[in-house]
Amino acid sequence: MTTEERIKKELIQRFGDAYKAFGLSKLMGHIIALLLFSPEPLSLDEITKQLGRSKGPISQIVRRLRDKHLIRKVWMPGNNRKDFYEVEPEIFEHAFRNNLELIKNNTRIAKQLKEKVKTAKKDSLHSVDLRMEEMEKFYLLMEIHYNNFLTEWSKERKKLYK
Amino acid sequence: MTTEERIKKELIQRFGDAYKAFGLSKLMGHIIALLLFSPEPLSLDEITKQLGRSKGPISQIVRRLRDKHLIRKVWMPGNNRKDFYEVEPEIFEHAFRNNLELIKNNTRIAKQLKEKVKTAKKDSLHSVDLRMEEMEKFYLLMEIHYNNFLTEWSKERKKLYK
DNA sequence: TTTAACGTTTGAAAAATATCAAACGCAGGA
DNA sequence: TCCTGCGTTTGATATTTTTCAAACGTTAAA
Repeated sequence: MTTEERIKKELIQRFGDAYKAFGLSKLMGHIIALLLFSPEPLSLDEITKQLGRSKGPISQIVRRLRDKHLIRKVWMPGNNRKDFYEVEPEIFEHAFRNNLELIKNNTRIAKQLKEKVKTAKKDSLHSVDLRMEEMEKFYLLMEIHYNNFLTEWSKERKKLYK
Repeated sequence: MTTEERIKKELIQRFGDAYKAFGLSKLMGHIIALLLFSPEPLSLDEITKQLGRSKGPISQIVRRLRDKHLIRKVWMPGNNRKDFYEVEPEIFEHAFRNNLELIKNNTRIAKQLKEKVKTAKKDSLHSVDLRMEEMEKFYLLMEIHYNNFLTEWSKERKKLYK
């Protein structure tokens, strides 16, 4: 096996595990890794071939990756039949934003439950009230820092690519 | 159904979904929600009863929650047979730290793959080299902001509870 | 010391998820 | 226009994960 192949294999393996650890499909990680590795966009059946899977799941996962803005379709001259894909230039930022949505949902849960608890005005709900209060503050502060990170990263990235 | 019961039910439901969205077991979210709701620590079979599950999975998930430092065992006077559990006082922070570990793993992947790519010294690996470079910078900066958040939160929390 | 209640472990069953092969519809090229 | 190759959809199959019930070991109470 060549050095390139070993590196590609390890990238695929580790992205698969990482995606799974984040609660996403392992195959998602494999496709992302493959596209990160490849200097050129890949067609769907190139992906199926390299990952040794059948077309069905690849087609479905590719759609989901596109919905998440992690990859995008590329028009390739001289090939109007096949779809080619590459990773989004800002793939890491988009992945992060997907995660931010989960955080915002946590804030929402705390906020809504807190309201319901306050409306109920029951002593027995006092402890859960305090906890929802803390939870809301926690995730609101987290959102602020997540946004700090995003603005700083966009500065950093501009420096990198010019 | 009383107001308390409705709120408890909704909390359980929404924590279940949230935990699943983060790639964790739904049952984990249910147990956390139940303990967040309850003003008093709960015994294992109180949990099994309230969630309508059998002892096996509850026992296993409770262990995993303890490993993750999200809940802890409480000694209850007058009851030396049963184990009682409550949420960790800093449960949200601990949950966040668990997530931080995943982020650190991403940094590690980028760093290690970058090294291997550099050692190989192949032109064909140039594009993946750039991408691993960017990935590493991205997650390193993220770690910094995550830590900023943690220090700010600990200040904020002190203000809250004194 | 014996008993009974508790938490854990385990093997089987059920449910959920991932995967495949084949059928299908659509559009580009003949 | 008619093929042919492509991506998608679909129903069946395989794999993984979750759940349960029962057996087990341990320990507090009698």
